Amino acid sequence: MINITFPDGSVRSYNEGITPYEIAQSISPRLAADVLAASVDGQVYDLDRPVNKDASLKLHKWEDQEAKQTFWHSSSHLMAEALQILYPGIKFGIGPAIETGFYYDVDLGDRTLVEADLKKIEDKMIELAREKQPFVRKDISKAEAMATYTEKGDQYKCELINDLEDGTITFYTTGSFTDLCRGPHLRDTSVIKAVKLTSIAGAYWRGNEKNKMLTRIYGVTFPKKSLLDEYLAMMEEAKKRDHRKIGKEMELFTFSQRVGAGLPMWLPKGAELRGRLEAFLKKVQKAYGYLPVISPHIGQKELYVTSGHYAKYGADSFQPIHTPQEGEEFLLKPMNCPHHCEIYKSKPRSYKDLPVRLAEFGTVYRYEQSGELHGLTRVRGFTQDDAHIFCRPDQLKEEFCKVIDIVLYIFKTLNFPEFTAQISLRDKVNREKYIGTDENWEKAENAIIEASAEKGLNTVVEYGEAAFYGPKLDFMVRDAIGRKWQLGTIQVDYNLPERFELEYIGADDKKHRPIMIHRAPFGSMERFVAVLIEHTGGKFPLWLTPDQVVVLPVSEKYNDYAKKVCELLNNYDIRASIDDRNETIGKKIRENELKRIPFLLIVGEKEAESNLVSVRRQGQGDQGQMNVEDFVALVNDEVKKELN
RNA sequence: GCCGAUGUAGCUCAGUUGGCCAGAGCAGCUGAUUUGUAAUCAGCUGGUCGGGGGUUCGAAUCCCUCCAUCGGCUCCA
Repeated sequence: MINITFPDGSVRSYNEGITPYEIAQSISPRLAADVLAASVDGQVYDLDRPVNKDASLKLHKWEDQEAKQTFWHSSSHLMAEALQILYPGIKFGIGPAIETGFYYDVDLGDRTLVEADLKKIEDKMIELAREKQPFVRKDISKAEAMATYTEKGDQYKCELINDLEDGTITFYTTGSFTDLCRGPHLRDTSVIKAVKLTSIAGAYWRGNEKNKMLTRIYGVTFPKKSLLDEYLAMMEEAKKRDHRKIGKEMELFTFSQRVGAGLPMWLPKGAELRGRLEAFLKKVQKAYGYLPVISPHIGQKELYVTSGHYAKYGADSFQPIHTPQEGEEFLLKPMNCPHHCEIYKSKPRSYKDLPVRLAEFGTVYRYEQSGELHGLTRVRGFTQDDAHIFCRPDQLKEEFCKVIDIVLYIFKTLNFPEFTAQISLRDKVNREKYIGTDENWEKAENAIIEASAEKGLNTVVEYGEAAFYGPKLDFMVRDAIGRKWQLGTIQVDYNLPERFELEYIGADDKKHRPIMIHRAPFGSMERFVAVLIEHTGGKFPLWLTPDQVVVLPVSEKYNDYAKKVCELLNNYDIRASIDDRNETIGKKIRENELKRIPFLLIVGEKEAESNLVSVRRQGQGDQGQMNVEDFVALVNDEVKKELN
């Protein structure tokens, strides 16, 4: 007998070799019907895989991420089986579950797959799922596994097997399809009730652009048709919040083919909004002792040779600008740090002067591959809310913590409750791509880890994600459809101070080297605004939104009064305009609601007579009448509360 | 850059297998209407069908090429 411990702490005894499914049945048939996977001592198991020793057990239903992952992984096998039937001779790469759904990378040989083919594959999957094919696990020797795929001529699987250790290899078979796979899987295919193949894309084998590009088919499946419908509806809703769409509707920014891809232009309303964000941050930074600087948009090539950026990125950047004068070469600045280093060097610095915090909204230009450009989130010209802090080693942690405070304050004020703090460290093995000494790297990495812990940040550590010159702490936020974007970033740098030979005179009257912190709480104005748009759906906080109030005269007879109200509001620095078009009040209300304007003031005979306005709040309907002064106070209070 | 898709008026979209002067709604303009909390009515203007090249008696429609956009991949100082 073995003892199985359940999540609530209770223990039951079973015969050795019992399966999680049988255990579920012993509890209730209903549970057995709903359960999709199980965790045995923390490891996710097939429901039919025997348990041979005392263990803790958690049964996973659809609600658990473990169940979804198992479900989607099994779905990718089901799709592979369908593909193998529809396209004989097809070769398989890898087919994992992803955050939402799954994909499979396949080599179709000379065939190409188009979106229209997806329906056919979906139908086949449903047909196969209904056959209730069991997923059968089998341990297999490395030699045998290799032989199987060599015979099939599947070089991708051979490559994968080559990297695996003998004795740990398993195959899973569903119907006519057998796959090299660690598992776990569903008991059988019958629970897969709804299938949607979402897209076809190219993907390099093993993620290396030198390798062959395989065809990746993305899909998602559900145990109920209604869940698929909900998912599709949710995706539709998310698309409505796309910042590219809202940015166009609200006239915040635009692109022009003639100007060039990835080069956004801020329209008046967008420029004003961005200006308010900048003013907001400038005020915060002033309180934290930052000093504003301004540097040019180009710099001599030599500047970037010194910084090391030229060696690292020169070939993949916008190429040097050549002047009529022989031999002069300038680069569009891809970052502000080298300029700021030179500003630091412009005079001798004492230990008493540190930390020096130089801040600039610096516009930089980076050559991004054309296929990578994406709205305002990935562009070729953008403005960083950049600053560089030069400090003594003993000040590093405190400075780092203060920067975290700024980032958290901004996120709080702008209502970004869901972000992840990611600590990006060096790759554990390939270290030749990083510049600087091991010792400095370790110091910097530890400083970040300690400061994050001290600030109580909930962090994830990613190896290999560090910049080439130093580790970083990034604040990641998701867009409307769940893609992750890096916004704020804080980076410790021991390297540039070395390269630029930055110094300060210490209390000991000797020269010392400062440490540099790069930081940008927004990341870039472009990306920040993009993500802000998607989070708010364009309904920005009142202090930030382009138009706060619109005055709607009921008919042209009241235009004069509306104008008076509007001017009064403008005098109080409230952004108000009039919609005095010759349209019905109903139409004007509808259109201004759709323009996401927070307050609509309706004025007609009643209001004009007694100096009142009828207030209508965006999305909340008529709020009744009040006098204009009270309305001003209402707006100002709300703005104050938002910025507290 | 790579794989796949898309590109018709300012915006959202129709345009059957190549064939009458390329259509609609919204926006814009003109006029009527003077409106009380999510769409008043009528008329008009507006398009080298992304650019270039080709096939054809004839191209928005077929082919080539370039550009841009979308979804991924790789990349992201």
